[in-house]
Amino acid sequence: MPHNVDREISKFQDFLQQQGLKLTGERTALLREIFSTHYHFEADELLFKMKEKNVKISRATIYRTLELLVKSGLVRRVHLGEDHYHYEHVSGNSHHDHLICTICGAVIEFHDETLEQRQREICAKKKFTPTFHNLQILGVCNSCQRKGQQPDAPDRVKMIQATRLRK
Amino acid sequence: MPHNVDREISKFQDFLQQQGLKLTGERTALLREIFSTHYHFEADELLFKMKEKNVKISRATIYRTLELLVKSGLVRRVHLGEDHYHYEHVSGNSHHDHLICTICGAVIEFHDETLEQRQREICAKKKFTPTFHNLQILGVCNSCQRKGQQPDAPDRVKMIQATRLRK
DNA sequence: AAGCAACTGAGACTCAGTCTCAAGTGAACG
DNA sequence: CGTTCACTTGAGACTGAGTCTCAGTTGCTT
Repeated sequence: MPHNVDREISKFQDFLQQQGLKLTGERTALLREIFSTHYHFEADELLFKMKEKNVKISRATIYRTLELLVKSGLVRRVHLGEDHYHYEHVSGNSHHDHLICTICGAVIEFHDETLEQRQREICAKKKFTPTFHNLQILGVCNSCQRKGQQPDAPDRVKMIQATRLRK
Repeated sequence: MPHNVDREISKFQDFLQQQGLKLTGERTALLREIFSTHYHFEADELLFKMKEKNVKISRATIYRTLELLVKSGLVRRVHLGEDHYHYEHVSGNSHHDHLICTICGAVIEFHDETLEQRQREICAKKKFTPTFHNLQILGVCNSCQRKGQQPDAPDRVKMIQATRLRK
């Protein structure tokens, strides 16, 4: 059953109004798409999916809307060790960090309050006011360890590439 | 007094020989440059500095050598929240993480064993074998808090741009 | 309904990073 | 001591994510 995005849409609208901006059809369509899945995504992936669904929206608009969504706090940029941005939506207060398998590319999310607390302590000691953090732990996941790892991850890589498109 | 890079050069040579590769003049020159400073750097910055010193080395060679250095373990890639790679050299076993000021761009390094230990525990619980991690905490540094922050960081940004060059 | 600022798409542009290829270099070996 | 041959290099073409521009469109506000 799909997540109900109305709450997010109305939050986004509030944010936009506050800035004198408008909630357009393109923006709501994107928001629906983003909140309909619960995994990390890339800008290009969104472009592909929207095209697949015959929702007309340009690359420029996607980037522009993502920027607004990040500013509004509904979406955040995460670094997954690759050379371009990934995004994830913020549902409630579900902050988490990532274990990233360098063999198969799997991304495992986790949240650990002890870690969070310790980070706050470190910041306090340095008189630094944290707003956000980003932790990636790279390594080898359980199933790849058992498989006896291959140097690369053709399956996973191919799968990811199949979801990309630039006309 | 400059850091003595001979140890690093000989380590790199060992690594190269092991792979059937050669230690060339360009590679040692780069290594000297990298280990002569103790701060994060970008590929383009290196290109600029080498040009400044009239050491002839091409962009392609810089990228190729950086790749080798990362593989050899003498240099590591770090993510500082920007859209391109940053590097830092590994001196001894000085692993550290970063506090990054979103106002002035300052990067504060820290190391915390409690944090490291907790990460190992989390990985163990998830049966994940970590090889490396990367933690950035974004926020506002002490001096920016006192200054009453400006939205951007013209000084710092200009300074960084001044060290870049692409002919 | 008019006015006007926000918005959009197409495509040019930027720029970090990669690739290609012809020419250079150096260790090993006869 | 010269040949060989794989490794290197530089110049510049190329790639691809992300940005910018600009003319045309949309949609609040009055």
